Amino acid sequence: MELSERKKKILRAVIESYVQTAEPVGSKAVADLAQLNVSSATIRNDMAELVERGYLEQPHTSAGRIPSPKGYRLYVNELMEDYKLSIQETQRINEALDLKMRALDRVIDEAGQAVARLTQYPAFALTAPPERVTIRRFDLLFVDQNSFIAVVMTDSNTVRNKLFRMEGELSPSQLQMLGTLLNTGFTGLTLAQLTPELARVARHAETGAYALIELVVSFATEVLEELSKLPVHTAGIANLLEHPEFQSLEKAQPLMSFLDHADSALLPAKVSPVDGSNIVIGPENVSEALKDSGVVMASYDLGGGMKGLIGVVGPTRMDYAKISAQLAYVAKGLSQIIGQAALPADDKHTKEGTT
Amino acid sequence: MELSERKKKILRAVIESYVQTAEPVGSKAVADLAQLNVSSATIRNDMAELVERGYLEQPHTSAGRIPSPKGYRLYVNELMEDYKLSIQETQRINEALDLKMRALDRVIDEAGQAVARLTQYPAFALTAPPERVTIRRFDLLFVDQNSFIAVVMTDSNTVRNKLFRMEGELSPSQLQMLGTLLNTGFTGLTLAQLTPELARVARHAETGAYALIELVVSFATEVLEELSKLPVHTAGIANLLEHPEFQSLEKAQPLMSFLDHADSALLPAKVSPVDGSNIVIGPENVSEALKDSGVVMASYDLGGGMKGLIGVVGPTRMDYAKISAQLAYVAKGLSQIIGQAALPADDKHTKEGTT
DNA sequence: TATTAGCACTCAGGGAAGCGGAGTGCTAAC
DNA sequence: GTTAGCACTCCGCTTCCCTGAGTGCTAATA
Repeated sequence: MELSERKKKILRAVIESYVQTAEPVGSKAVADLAQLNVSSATIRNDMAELVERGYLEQPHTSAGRIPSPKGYRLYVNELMEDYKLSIQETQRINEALDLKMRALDRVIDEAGQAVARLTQYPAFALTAPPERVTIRRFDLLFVDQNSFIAVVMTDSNTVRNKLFRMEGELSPSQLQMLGTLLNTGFTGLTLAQLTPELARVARHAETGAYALIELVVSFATEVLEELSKLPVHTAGIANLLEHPEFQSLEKAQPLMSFLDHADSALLPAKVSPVDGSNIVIGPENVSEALKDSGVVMASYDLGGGMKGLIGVVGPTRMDYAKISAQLAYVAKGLSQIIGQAALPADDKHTKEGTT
Repeated sequence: MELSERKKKILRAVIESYVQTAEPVGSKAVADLAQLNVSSATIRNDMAELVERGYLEQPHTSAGRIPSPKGYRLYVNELMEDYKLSIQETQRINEALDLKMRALDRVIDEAGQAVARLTQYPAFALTAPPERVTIRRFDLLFVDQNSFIAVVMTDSNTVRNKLFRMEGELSPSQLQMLGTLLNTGFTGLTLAQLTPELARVARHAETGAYALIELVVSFATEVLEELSKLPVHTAGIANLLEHPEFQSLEKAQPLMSFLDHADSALLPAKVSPVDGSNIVIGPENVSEALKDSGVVMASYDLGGGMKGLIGVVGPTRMDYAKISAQLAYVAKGLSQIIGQAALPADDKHTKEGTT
């Protein structure tokens, strides 16, 4: 059965007050807030029913009510009004996102930091796992007889390079040959295919060249491995301590450790990266450490159909409306920054270069 | 006046007990521990003098004594015995350091994480600020008519690349010309010189080429900026909460925030990166947030005469002997990993490539 | 002079008790 | 269906007391 309009208003008032104050909300307070023109007694009756149906909870007899995860869920799905970002907020976000066009890792890292500052919650950011990335091409740059740089480009447009130093000598023309070999033999292969192919080639190639091929292909393997590992950037972990629910160490500690080690890909595996802003409340989280937390995420575009995820973690008591709005805005900005190629003769970039 | 032998033994006993237990140490306990064959009353007298001379402190009348920063300093300088790493410890470190030859950033990041796990304290790691790095060379790789990759190599052997997409078209030969222009005009310049040079060139070059030059030089600027910014990697911040002195939130919070924002180069500017293992105790720290903390650091070799720093932060009560030993070992390992070039036909690397 | 034993004193920390207040549930009236 | 009134509950805070570890001091001893 649907909740009556009044009960919804009460639920909403409870949630919005609780989100602000972190204190259980009493019937009197709701009466004042919700503008319902009914007495606190009436509201008491309704609140009793909301408890019964699982939308609210009482920490103990005769404290006020606090929202249950189910209550938050209803609020998020139906009751919450879209939060309108203030001009200051959009400005602050824009400033924070006015990142130089750095390596992708850096951009994402800084975006996470910006979000942490903005929301006062710990933030995480990650790039989606590109399962089937392949090497698109190799470039070998001659440095001197004893060293060269290998540049590897994947079909997800990631470019990585590495300086190799050797004991033997190598001429530019030899290097060029090597490049041709690599580009004909080892492009278009996924991580899983790369090593077998290397073994296959080992049988035909001459020993000297093979050692070099192996070096560069190993590097390519590392690049693909790195991409499939999707490091989770976290920022602002200490922000957790600002919030009253984490005043008690026992509550804060597990979550902080969890965030500290979030690299282990736990986070992304468990939350479903659905398009747009995305809210996971308390027990909806699969990960044990997040059972009492809320997670708000937004996905952004990495180009080539790939998605990244940026979000914050906090207590279930969060201003979901505001945070989703902020995240959505950041994600949009990120998509643009990443998608936007460096255009020549673009004034903005000219300026950026000199800062 | 020098401390008597017995007083030193007492000081040492107090420190080593306090480091273990985090509880003030009483005269009786010292009598048991320090094997001095004198009664607790004698020790009480000596301890009273140690307090008077600033080596010990009393939290209040009639609690035991705890070491003061001055006491720790004496301990670190004279009393502490070299900690011998156990075989397990060296093994664990070796495993943790058995990093693939990744980008430098990654290596350092992972080393920091390893140290955090190992010591149970938050760790930081950074590369020393290379003040006078210049661009050594540019390479431009043709991708297609609308995009190319710029590879920039600095004289500190850092190599960075970036993919540029443009709206106008560009032929390989044009790209080659552009590369020559860049290599003749913009190599050997420091960050400070790069922008003026760009302005100078602007007057002579034709507009079309200039836009491209500017793009790539801006990128080079960013690379040098990035290098001069020396990001501080932190890991294991939540480890702080494991230690009793940070059970009270008020103590933990400022330090955690400090570590969270350590990127701001605060840490490295304030602590003097002297060679070898390095201990800074409590008020010796210049940064306010570290006034009650101990910092243990070790520097490692980045090659080319440059140094990096890796260390941990904790309460003043730390097992300095053990931690310096661990850090020194890690730093040594790091130097080797970084210094060691990828040698062809080296069995070890062959194996690594296939894992 | 250095060391020891003995003893009164101090103080942090923890538990018990008491209280005030916010908020409830229930009943009876509207 | 709504409201007013009232007794009741229970958390959180403060206060008080007690205990025990460890001290400082004094007087005796080597």
